[in-house]
Amino acid sequence: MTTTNELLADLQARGLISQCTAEEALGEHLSTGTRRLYCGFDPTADSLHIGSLVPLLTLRRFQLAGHKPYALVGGATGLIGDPSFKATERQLNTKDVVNNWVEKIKAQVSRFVDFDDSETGAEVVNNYDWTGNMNTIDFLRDVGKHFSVNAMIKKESVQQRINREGSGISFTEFSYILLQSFDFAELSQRNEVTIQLGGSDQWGNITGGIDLARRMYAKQTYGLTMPLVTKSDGTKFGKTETGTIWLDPTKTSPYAFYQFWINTADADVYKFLRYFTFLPIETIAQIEEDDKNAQGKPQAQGILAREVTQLVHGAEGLASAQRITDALFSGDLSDLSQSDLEQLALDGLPATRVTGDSESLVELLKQTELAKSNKMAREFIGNGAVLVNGEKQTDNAAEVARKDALYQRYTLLKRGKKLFALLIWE
RNA sequence: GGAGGGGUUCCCGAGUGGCCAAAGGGAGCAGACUGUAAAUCUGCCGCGCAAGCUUCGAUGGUUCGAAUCCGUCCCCCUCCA
Repeated sequence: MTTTNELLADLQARGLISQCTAEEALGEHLSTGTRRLYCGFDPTADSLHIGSLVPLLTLRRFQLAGHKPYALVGGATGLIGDPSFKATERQLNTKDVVNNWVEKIKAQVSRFVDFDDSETGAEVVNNYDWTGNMNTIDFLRDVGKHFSVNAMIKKESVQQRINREGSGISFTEFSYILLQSFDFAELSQRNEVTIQLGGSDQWGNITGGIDLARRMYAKQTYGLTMPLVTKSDGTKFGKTETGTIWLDPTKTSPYAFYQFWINTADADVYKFLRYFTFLPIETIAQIEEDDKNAQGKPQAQGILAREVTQLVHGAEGLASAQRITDALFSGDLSDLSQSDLEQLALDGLPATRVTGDSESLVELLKQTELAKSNKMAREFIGNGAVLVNGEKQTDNAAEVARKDALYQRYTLLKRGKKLFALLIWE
């Protein structure tokens, strides 16, 4: 792929382009004016997770390059459910639930783009606004007529649902592409949006919209997809033992978020720097070069964690994540003041309240979910995997007492290399 | 509708009356090594301190004793029509 457009060239260098329509024409289009583009986010939970980070940041890249981003929150499409590459039909959520999620996701999305009054100021739109009250007959006549079921059935994104026995596809989900296509057509007509971004699984939905915009309104539009983020070891990106990494700080603390990035494999970290940070591509290449030449611990994970945590949780979130990380991984617990400890709990270190004067270590490991059964707890203790206030504890019958707590109030439990829990004596 | 093959612990996959809480592999977890890596080696890997208890699609039987045998039911796959 060759392009003279600077933005496209950068995206390409970062590996952020999976597919795109009429690349030369798109480059020309972007080089000759402030363009409007959109990317949709369906409310499938009360928060986005890091899977949405690539599109979100790409919107911002376009904005920084002088274009106007529209973040679309799928108040309507979220009620239907995108079947693209999904193995099974999803459970429908109630309108109340989805509405509630729409509001939360609107707020989240808003943090990634700037909303000034300039030409490139971002906007958030909700597709429920133009589809919610549309009547069925109009929809079928005006939109449906432009779609060929023969073509829809052939789409790779629904193939496994069409073919596979035991998991069909409902008419509802099958119709999803019409709604998303209609979004693009409407945005092209109402707001002069000309480009749609999405993950590579959205290609079918995006090209559907391009066709519809042309047929309904004779609008020329473009589409661009980003690759799905994959990891070198083949496991799914964005999940840990503890679960999904959310963008909402009350669901995944900035500390846990920061730790997620710190733990990125060497084999993935430079790619992730290109995907998830705004560091210039040359800077990233330099980091990689430096790491290669220096032996020992690479700097890339730290840079990645700082950059992304800053982007998602701001300076304060980053500071709290680093505060906990420093306290837990580098130093000596005696460096921690009482207010530091208090802060750790507020900052998102898993904390458990305990009453009484003492409790067995086995029981506490279970309560803090550091061990999932007594048996496991004993095994961890026996293996020397458990530290109480920094001291290795190998006695299965050990008790943890309030009087030994830091400041008579806090006990820090560590299991394995990187799992911690704070006990707060009440 | 007819013929056959299956459903085993997170996954794959052995096991066809007691030696089976169930081989082997993978995943996961812990220890050593290290960089809060990778690779490697070691250990753990249903619950219980233990006696023991609960697992092999569901259910009801046979038996001193079943994941293994029999009945019924549910689900999946292949071939034929």
